[in-house]
Formats: sequence, structure tokens, C-alpha cells
Amino acid sequence: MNSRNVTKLPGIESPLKPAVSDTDRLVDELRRRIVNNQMPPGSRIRENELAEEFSVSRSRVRDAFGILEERGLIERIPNKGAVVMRLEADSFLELFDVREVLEGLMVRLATQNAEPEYWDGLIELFGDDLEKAVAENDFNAYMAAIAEFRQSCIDAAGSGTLRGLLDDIYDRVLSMTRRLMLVPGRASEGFRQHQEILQAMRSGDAERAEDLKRKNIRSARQWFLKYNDFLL
Amino acid sequence: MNSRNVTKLPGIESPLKPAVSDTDRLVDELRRRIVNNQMPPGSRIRENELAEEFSVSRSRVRDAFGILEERGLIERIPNKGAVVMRLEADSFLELFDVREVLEGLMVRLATQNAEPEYWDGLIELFGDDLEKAVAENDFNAYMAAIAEFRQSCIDAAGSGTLRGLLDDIYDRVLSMTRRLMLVPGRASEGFRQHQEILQAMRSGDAERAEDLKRKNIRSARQWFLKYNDFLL
DNA sequence: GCAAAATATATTGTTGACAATATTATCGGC
DNA sequence: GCCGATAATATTGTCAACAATATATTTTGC
Repeated sequence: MNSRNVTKLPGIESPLKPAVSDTDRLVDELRRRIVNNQMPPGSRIRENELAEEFSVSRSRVRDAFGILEERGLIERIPNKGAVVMRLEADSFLELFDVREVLEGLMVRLATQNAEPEYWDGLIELFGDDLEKAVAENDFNAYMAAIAEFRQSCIDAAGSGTLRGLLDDIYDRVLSMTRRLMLVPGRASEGFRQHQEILQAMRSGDAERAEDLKRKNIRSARQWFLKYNDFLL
Repeated sequence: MNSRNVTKLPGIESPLKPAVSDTDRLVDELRRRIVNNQMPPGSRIRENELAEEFSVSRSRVRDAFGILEERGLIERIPNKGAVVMRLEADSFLELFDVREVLEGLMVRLATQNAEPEYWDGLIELFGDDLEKAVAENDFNAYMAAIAEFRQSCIDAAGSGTLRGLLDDIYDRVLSMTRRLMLVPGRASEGFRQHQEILQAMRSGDAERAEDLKRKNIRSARQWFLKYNDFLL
């Protein structure tokens, strides 16, 4: 798969990407800013500003915008400019739907492809310490654990096609995931669900793991629906 | 088929944007040629040739290439050029996997959202006449029916996000779908499966429809696996 | 003073020229 | 004739100037 779809997890540097063009660097940095809410939805982005800031020609910025647009991270209005994509509640619900089936597929394939011991590290990670951290509202620790779970699953699933789709979706929903974590009770529920999923994966029950993962996303969807007035 | 913003906001295909740019026209035409095998996988595509043929500047061709690359239809090797993406057996299997869950989601949502009578037209289409046509190897009629089934489902599902994903995948697998139809027995099996799915949808059983659709793709995957020496 | 027209500024869209790189053709040496 | 080096050609990559469009400001008429 093309190099552009490689998504860097926050904080993790991907070492296997030597040949990065100016455009790629721009895409990466802009993506980072968008998913970190440094450029909140609706922000206007001017080609000249970025070209100057990164000391590249405006053409490169333009190319980067094209890619970001195709990924659904920004919106370009002809002759007016580019703004960070603003998601409505409807779009989030749609994204939950596709996440449900795609992440379900992810854990199913991962379970089928990996040896049971592959999951021991994650099972330990999702242990008592993290449970305590979640109870004490240490969201950074939980987010990091979730990210590692996700990455391990994608790696084990071994499908570049799936990885590309999930990475795209991840970028679009990351900020919402973080906000959803603040809803009282959601984090601890999500934690327990991940424990269950990991048990199913460890025991090699791919069908059950898929089903549990789907339930996991569905419940997240429920929480979102209930609190979307506060979340959006 | 408004090409560019496939994964954009859900809802109305903006009728107020007939503003098709040169780039959009190029993307559409190249997409057409690729999925119709007029430009078979591996074909080299030169920027200058296309620029001249369509009487546009090379920059537009370049922009179009960027979009096609992001959609996985072409591959660009730096300083070497662009070639129509060549899919290996592995990639096809990966695509079957994601099709399984995404098309399953498609029929589930469609069943939930549409009135039962919505499917009467399709049920009639998948009737005795088409069965006879399939038996007599009239693949054009069958392909057209499949396309209509697909389009009706996507419309009923009403998810712009899902539509975007499915459209991308469709482009990548269309030529394979056509070839798979030639395998003796596959077309008639697919026909029966679609009849079953439609029955489930008509009766409002979304879960069953989803399950049947997933089985449908899985069986297509089996046929592909068995005959991939002839198909690739 | 206000509204509409006219002007000025800022921003995006497009192009052709030029640079960098890869591919092909040519040429000598053996 | 074959092989490697070198020149010629073709193709892609980059840029900066210019055009088109939208936005902000000023002017004008009443």
C-alpha cells in the first residue's frame, strides 16, 4: 500500500519511512494538528501561511490539501479555501456503524492469525494497574493502552487494505474518542469490554472476539447518542 | 457519480454543485477506463499524453493522479511514473474480507431504513426471466441486475460514509467480479443468494439479511480461491 | 448617515518554463 | 558481436509568475 496511508500513532515514530517528500511531511504534520485539535473543525487554512511556515512552495501545500480532502479531514470550497472538516452528529453515527463492522473484522482476523501467547502482553497491560488508573481518571494511560491494543490488532490482522481503512477512520474520530472518555462511566465500561475481548482472543475464539468488539463499538455509540449534546 | 467527495457529509448529493472541474472530469474518465480494463493493470500512464488528449495542462493530470492514487486505482513511483494498480491474490482476499463486513452492514442498514415494499421492484427483477438469462449465460443482464441491487441498497442505507467506502472498493474489484462470473456455477449461485437476501430484506429481517450477504461474499471468496490461477 | 457601486486587497486556481531523474541510444574497446 | 561507459532523449518533479475569484475598503449619490 502506498506510503501515505501509513498512520503514525501519537508519540510513536515509524522508523521504516526513509523517503518522505515535502508533501508527505506536510500531510503528516497537518494530520497531526487536526486530530489533536490544534486546528479545530471549521478552522480556515490558508495555503500561503503554510507554504511560508514550512518553507515549501504553495504547490506542495496544494498537493497535501488534495490528499487531506480525499481522506475526509478537510473540506475545500472552490475559490474560497480549505477548512478543517466539521462533523455532524449524523456523520459520527455513520462512522460508528462502519467502525463496528471493520473493527469487528480486525479482531477476528487478528485472532485467527496470531498465536494465543501474542496477546499475553496486552492482557497484562489491561490488568489491575490500568484498571486503577482508569478508576482514577488517568485518561492518558487508558488512551495509550487503547492505541496499543488497536495497533497490535491491526498488525496481527495483517491486512493492508483494512489497515488503510481503519487509519482513515481513526483520524476522523480521534478527538471524539477522547471526549467520549470524559463521560462518567464510559471509560471503565470500555476497559472491561477490552478485557473480555482480549480473553476471547487469547482463547482463540475469533467469532466471539468479533462479536464482543462489535458490541463494544455499539455501546460507545449508545453513549455518544445519549450525550451528544455535550460532546459535539 | 460525483466522484471526488465520496466520503463527504452524508445526505443530499449536492445538486447545486454541477461545477465539475477539469480535474474531476479527468478522474472520472480515467476511473472509467481503468475499471473497464481499457487500461489494464500494469499499464503505464504518461502525464503528457493525457494532458494532450484532454487539452488540459499537465498540472490537472497530476492532480487527478493524486486522487486516483489515494483511491488505490493507480500506483505512482517517484520519478518513474504512474501505472494502473496491479492486484495480487492477497489483496483480493483482503478486499473480500472488507466487502464481507461492509456489504453486510449495507444490507442491514438498508433493511432497517426502507419500507418492505421498497424491495418489490428488485424482487421482480430477480425473478424467472433473470434466472433464465443467467442459465443462458447472459452475463450483461446479470451484471446490470447486481448493479441495481447494489445501488438500491446503498441508497436505502443512507450512509454517505459507507457509500464512499463501497464505491472505492467497487472500483477496485469490478473487473474481477466480471471474471468471476465466468466460472461455471458461480453466477447461478450468486443469483440464488441474492434472491434469499431480498426475501430477508422484504420481510424486514435485517440480521438475517446481513448474515446472508456476508455468506454471499464468503462464497464468492471461496470460488476465487479455487480458481484464482485462471482468474488472475 | 446609509446603501449601493466602485475600487483595492487578499486568496485561490492555472499555467508554462525549468530542474531533476530515469530511460534509451550511441559509441569505442576488446 | 558483446559489454560498459557516455551522451541524447523522454518523463516526472518543482517553482514562481500570472489569472480568476472572493473579500474588504472606499467612494459616491441621495
